[in-house]
Amino acid sequence: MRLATWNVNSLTVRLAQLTDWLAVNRPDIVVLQETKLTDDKFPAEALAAAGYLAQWYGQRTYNGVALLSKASAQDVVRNIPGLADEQARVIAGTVEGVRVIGAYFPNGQAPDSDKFQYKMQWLAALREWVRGELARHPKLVLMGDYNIAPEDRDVYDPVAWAGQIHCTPEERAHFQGLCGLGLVDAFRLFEQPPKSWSWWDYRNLAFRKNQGLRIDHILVSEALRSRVSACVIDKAPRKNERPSDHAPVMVTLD
DNA sequence: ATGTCAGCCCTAGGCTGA
Repeated sequence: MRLATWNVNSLTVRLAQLTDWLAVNRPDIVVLQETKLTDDKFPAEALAAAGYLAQWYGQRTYNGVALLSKASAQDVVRNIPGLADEQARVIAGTVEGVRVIGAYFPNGQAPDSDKFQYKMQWLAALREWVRGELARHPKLVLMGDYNIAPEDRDVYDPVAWAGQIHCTPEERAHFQGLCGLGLVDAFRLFEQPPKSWSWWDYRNLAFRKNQGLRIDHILVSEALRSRVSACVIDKAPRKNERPSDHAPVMVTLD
């Protein structure tokens, strides 16, 4: 079983790139972030033609998430239960016995901003909800755009980024807190090329210079850990003419 | 090194967010 996450930065703009990527990689389950679509505009027919069922939760202009799967998803949840949140950031479902949570974590803008406070509150609520989800569903995958670079080796210039958004000790502590629930970063189960990033700023020729961050992650539960046989970042779509700023990340479970 | 992109807004460039 292959599962992937991709921040597409507008599903309207990226739909053809997505269906091309699905045709080549044939993942069983995909979560998308930043669809930036209201629910009435979700391209369910085009994705069905590509062989995928979909669940979605969108809003206009910002945010928006989706869960694509070849097999149907059960017990679908939108956003974090009990958290009053205007922003569409989470979609979860159970597919072939695996609980899949797709999330678009808040960006946080800057450590001294209101948006950072929202990010902290959202992360705290996510952790408590995921704790319960793990108790109910031992086979669980939490994946998406975390907007957190967990370690300095996930940052192209850790000195320049020290204390900056995505790299603060508070954000990294939340990432470790999720791991502490019994989740593991699938990417780090394997030897990986140095300077592996999942996001490159559109500005400053960042992709050409490979100046990026690894902020898109797939965390798997202990019950799935022994089944993980690969985890890769696919840079190919970032080389498209009009790419998303993020690359997809994909994990293989035997 | 401040060299981008997407969506929004009473259509056209300036804004917000990333």
